[in-house]
Amino acid sequence: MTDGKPPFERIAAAIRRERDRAGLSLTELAKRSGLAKSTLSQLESGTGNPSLETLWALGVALGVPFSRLVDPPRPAVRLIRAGEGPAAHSGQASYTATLLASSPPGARRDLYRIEAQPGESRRSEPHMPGTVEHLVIGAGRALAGPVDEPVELAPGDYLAYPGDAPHLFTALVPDTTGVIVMEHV
Amino acid sequence: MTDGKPPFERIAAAIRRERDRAGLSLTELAKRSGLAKSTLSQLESGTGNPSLETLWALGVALGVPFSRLVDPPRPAVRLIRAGEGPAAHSGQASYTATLLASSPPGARRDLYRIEAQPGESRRSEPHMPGTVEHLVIGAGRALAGPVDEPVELAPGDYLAYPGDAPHLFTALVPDTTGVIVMEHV
DNA sequence: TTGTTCCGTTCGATTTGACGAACACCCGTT
DNA sequence: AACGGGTGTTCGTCAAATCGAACGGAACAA
Repeated sequence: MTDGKPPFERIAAAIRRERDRAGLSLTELAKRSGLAKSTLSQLESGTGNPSLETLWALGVALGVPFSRLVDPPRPAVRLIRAGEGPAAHSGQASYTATLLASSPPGARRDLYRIEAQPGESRRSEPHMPGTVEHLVIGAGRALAGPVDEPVELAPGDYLAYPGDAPHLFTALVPDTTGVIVMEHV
Repeated sequence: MTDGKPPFERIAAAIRRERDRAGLSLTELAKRSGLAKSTLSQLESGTGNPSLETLWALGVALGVPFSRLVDPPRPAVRLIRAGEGPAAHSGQASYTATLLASSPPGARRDLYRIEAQPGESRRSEPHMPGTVEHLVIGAGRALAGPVDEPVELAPGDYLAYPGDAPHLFTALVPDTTGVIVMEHV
């Protein structure tokens, strides 16, 4: 949905980048991967529509997790001070979620900072199927997790639960904070 | 390196899973994706070596980020109390990193809880290329980031920086805690 | 110079993935 | 029963991805 058409150019660039990062020549990479030099040459020139088998062999030969060949490049250093950043105050309760990081194109994992006060609990309806949330409590105490199986958490506690099922977050003491990693996978 | 040979079976399963998650028939998916029914049938039966173009078209038609088709399945609810879990005490300084979550096979994003005391700083040599670390301070104060561009952080602060370049973490006050998301991408 | 050995590219032959029609099957209706 | 509409499968054809060899160029030694 966020995708247009196959990222041939990006893959081409990625292959070349990874190849000379590993200090390999076309000939050598061809030998290691079991592919033909010509195939690699064409791929690096953006001409070609590699098969899964070909791409996988490349990933193995280059020692990269494969998605590295198709996914977009990386960011740099970014700092968000406490209180800054896009804060999403929940309509319910005293609950603030600040979006710290999101994977831009296909959105794969978002990072939130949570600040909540005791009171009514925040219930979240299911997100994208396959979503998993990871929660780490920084301060205070909270009751969180799936609505039918919530867990009381203290500072330092870690809880992972499906994000594609109803779940809640309730602060039990004032100024309860935490970090949520939401992976849309 | 963590890879063996192309995950045809996994992709086959993923396609079928995503397809009836979306409530689509083979015929309908064929229409939307612009692919032939026969092609899809063969892919779902594990017979086939799809081209990048084909895989991409599938990802678009199914509305999934593409890596979802090649990557492994999902976990459930998991709880790690403070103090539990596989703790990796750093040889240097008073620094404890507890691994909370890791994506098993292709490893893509790891979640750590950090506990550190003031003293010598912990320097990390570069990890896998393309790695990015996200750091959120829970309590205390710390100096962290790339060695040539460290930042002083207070509770609630968030910092992202390349993990494939030398970086450090120094607690400035006792019992400094934080959460690190390490994405190997 | 000549010979050697790499590099990456180009080209023809062959393998093979994608297509589309025909197929067998199941189900609800007439 | 026979139908029409839906499912997913199988098979022959064609375009294209992969291969392997030959190519031109650069670097270096004898």
